[in-house]
Amino acid sequence: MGRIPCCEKENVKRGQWTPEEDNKLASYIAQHGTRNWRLIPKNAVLSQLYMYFMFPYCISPVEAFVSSLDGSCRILWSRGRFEELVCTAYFDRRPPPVVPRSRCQPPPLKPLGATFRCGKSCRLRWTNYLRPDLKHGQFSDAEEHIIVKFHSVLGNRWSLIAAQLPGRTDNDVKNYWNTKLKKKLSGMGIDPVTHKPFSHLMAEITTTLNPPQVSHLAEAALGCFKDEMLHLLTKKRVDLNQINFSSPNPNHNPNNFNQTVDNEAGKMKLDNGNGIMKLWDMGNGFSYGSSSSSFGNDERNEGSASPAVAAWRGHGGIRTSVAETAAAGEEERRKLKGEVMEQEEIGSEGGRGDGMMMMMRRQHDQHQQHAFNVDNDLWDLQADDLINHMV
DNA sequence: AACGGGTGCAACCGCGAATCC
DNA sequence: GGGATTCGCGGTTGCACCCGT
Repeated sequence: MGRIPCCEKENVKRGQWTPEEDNKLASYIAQHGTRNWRLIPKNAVLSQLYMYFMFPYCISPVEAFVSSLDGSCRILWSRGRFEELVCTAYFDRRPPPVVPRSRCQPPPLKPLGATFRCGKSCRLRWTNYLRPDLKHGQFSDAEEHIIVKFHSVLGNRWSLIAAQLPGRTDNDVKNYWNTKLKKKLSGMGIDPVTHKPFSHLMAEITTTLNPPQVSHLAEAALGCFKDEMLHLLTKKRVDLNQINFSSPNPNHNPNNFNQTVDNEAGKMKLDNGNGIMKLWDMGNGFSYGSSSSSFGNDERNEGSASPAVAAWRGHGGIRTSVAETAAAGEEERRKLKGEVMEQEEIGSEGGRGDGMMMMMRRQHDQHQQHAFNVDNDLWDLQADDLINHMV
């Protein structure tokens, strides 16, 4: 049995939200909180049907407006036509009793089709746009780096990543990743899926497979990045062969490499309370360093923007096929998930309760509690009732 | 000026998990 | 306990805007 929709499809208003709708939704939530999204569109008076309920004798919105001598109504005009009558007089109390159908006049204007926003739409609008604690505008470099770092560990778990960025929503992060960061990494020669350099993957593939197999593997492992892979395979094969594998540059030893990265100017450091996570070159794009942090180990972070480093590591013995790499990544994520859960269980008892995840989660919970503590007295009008006694 | 392709972002959809009754 | 309902998440779509031709 399929799940019933949250609202009737044909009566739901879609598309861009108007400033007026935003105002109504925001003011309603400020007053009543977000306890029940399904009730919000009705109670936020997002439908002109309420006019017929509150002013059943009026045959036009203008008449209803005139009748509301207390100023409880106002009429909204848009593009020269009546859009909606907003009534506020009965907002916080029960509506007036329903008058007998025989005494009601038919509506003077045809309803403008869909007039309700569905509760889900309200929730999305609120969480992704209207929430007062949201940060709008460009992502900073620091935010960008956090996204990349956490994506390398968490994958497409946008809500978890967004939790590291106060004021950003999962939708923001997802959009930013899909439109900017993915291309940026790809342009830098880094596979956005595995967070490894294409050159590294190329080295693995060329070492382990015959040429006829390369195309298939690239397609399976890299999906839309197949073209880039094939491009690299044809362009870089000679370069790889020219590398002197027998005496790798000491600076490219994984440990030395970390040291080098760490000492360079302009590097960003993040302290997660469990050691330093040193990451990206602020000036020339990303570089990846291995780390002893809870989110990093040598396997995951062995990627480097330098083909030489990748090739040298490849020479040390290709331990992983692409499939194994993916499996390792999944294992990594499982470990991290377990770690996060562990931190949550530790709670206030100490341990690593100062982790970023922990703090963010706690703040989130506090916010939620506050939002749901508002004492509401909602009146839930049924649209069907309104229509029935009107027609 | 008109057109078309690319881009960015808001909004929607469908599913699974959580909660309610 | 189980069905009904709500919520949250990730993937996808639609559309406005920009820019080059």
